[in-house]
Amino acid sequence: MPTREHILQAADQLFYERGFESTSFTNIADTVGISRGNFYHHFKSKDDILEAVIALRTERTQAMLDHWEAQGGTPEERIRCFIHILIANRTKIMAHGCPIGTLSSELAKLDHSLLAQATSLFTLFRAWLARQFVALGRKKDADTLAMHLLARSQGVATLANAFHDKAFVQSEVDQMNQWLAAIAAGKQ
Amino acid sequence: MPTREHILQAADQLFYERGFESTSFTNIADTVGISRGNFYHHFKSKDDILEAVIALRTERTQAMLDHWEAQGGTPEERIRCFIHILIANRTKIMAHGCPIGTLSSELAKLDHSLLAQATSLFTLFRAWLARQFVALGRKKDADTLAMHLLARSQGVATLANAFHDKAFVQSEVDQMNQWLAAIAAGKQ
DNA sequence: GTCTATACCTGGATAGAC
DNA sequence: GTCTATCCAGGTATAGAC
Repeated sequence: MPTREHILQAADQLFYERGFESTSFTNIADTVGISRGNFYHHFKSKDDILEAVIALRTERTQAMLDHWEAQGGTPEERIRCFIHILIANRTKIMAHGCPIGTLSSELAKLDHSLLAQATSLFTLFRAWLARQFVALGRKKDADTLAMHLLARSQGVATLANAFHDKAFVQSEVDQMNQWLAAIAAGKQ
Repeated sequence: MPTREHILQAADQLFYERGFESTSFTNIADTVGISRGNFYHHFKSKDDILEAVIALRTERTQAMLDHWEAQGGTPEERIRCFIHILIANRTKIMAHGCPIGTLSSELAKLDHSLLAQATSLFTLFRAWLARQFVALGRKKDADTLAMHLLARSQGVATLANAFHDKAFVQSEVDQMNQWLAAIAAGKQ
C-alpha cells in the first residue's frame, strides 16, 4: 500500500479509537512504521490529515448508501440496512461509540474549523434517509422522520459505549424496526 | 467564594464547554484569576480536579432527582421533568452537547481511569427513571424503558449539537411526551 | 495560601542529509 | 521518499520565596 494511503488508514482508525486530539504523530508513525519527519512529505499538517480522513469517510459512506440503493428492494428494506449498522458494528460501537457522532462532538468542543465537514457526514445519512421516507409516501415529514431515526441510533451508540450492553442494542434495534414497520404500513 | 470551590466551578464549566483534555491549567487559572502554581495547593493533579468535578455533578444531579421526587405529582409528571431538561438546557446542549454523554465519550477514548465514575452519572438517571416506570406499573420492563428514554435524550443532544436546530429538539421532546403518555395510559 | 521561577516532557512542525 | 536532528510552544507538575 502507498505510504499516504497507509497513513490515512491508520489515522482513520486511531482518530476513531482514541479521538483526534489525543492521537499523536508518534502514535500514527508507530502504527504505520515510518518516522515522524516523513509525515510532512505526504501531509501539510495534522489538520490536513483530518481533512483527508473525513473525505475518506465521506467517500466510503456515500458508496455504502449507493450500494443499499442499487440492491433494489423496498424503501423499508433500505432503511432497515441503516438500522442494521448498529448490529453489524456493535462491537466497535460499544468500544468507541459512533465514529461520526464522537468526531462531531469532539470537534465541536475544540471549536475546530473542520467541524462543518464532520457534520456533513451526518447530512449524508439524513438526506438519504429522508429520500427513503419520501418513497414510503411521507413526503411532508420525511426529514423529521430521518432526524428521528438518526437521533435514536446516536442515542443507542452513546449508551452502548457507556454501558457495553449488547442486549440493549438488540432491544433498541428491534424497537426501531417495529417503528419502521408501522410507518411503512401507514399506522404511525 | 473559597478558591477551591472557585476552581471546581470553573473546571466544571470548562470541561463541559471545551472538553477535559483540551482544557489546560492556564485556561482554568485565567478564569479563576489565580496563578498556575497555586493549583497544587488545592488539588494533587488534573485528574484530581476531574474527580472532584464528577463528584460535584453527581451531587447536583442527585439533588435534582430528589427535588423532582419531593415535589409530589405523578410518576408521569416526574419523568416529564427529565424530558424537559432538553428544553431547559437546549441552548447549552446545542452549543456543547450533553455534559454527561460527551464526558463519557471523551474518557472512553482516553481510556481514562475515571470513566466508570463518569458513567455512574448515567446510572443515577437510569435507576431513578426505572423507579418511576415501576411506579407506573411497568415493573417487568422498567429498566428497558429507562434506557430507552435515556438513549432518546442522548440522541437528541448529539444531533442538536451537530445541527443547532431548536425546532428539532422541540419536536423530539413532544414525541417523547406522547410516548410517555401512551405508556402511562397502558397503551404501549 | 499565593506567588514566581523553573523543570521536564511531549506535542506539532522544520531543515537538511541521504 | 525517508531518515535524523532539531526547534519551539505548550502541557503538567515542582520548589521555594513571600
